Amino acid sequence: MPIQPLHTCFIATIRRIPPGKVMSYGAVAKSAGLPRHARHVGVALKNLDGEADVPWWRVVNGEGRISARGLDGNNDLQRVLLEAEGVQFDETGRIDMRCFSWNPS
DNA sequence: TCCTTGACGAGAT
DNA sequence: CATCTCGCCAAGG
Repeated sequence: MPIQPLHTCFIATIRRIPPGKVMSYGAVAKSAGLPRHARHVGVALKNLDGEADVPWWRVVNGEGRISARGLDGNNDLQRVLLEAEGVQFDETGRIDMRCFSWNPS
């Protein structure tokens, strides 16, 4: 049984994000006890090796925008999924983090 | 072991 | 608001 790459520990935190809320990559990392690992949260989602029930679409960057993946156009899907949960985007495609960001308590 | 790559973030200009 | 610079750090080549 190979040891899990360290970044897989972020998945558990992402699973706790409630519907209608979002978290920034940095916030997820900090909440997982690994501050300054924002970039690795992205790596975790990129791989998502068969992990199920992971609400990856509830993770956006610190500006409240959807981060581009270089290829794949799933970024549109992400917006659709969020809007379906009630998350609102302004005319510039940004989320109002003051209202929709979630902080574990 | 060194070098490059990133679904990032904060600050300065 | 648009760019740019720098800091950060695990993974993979």
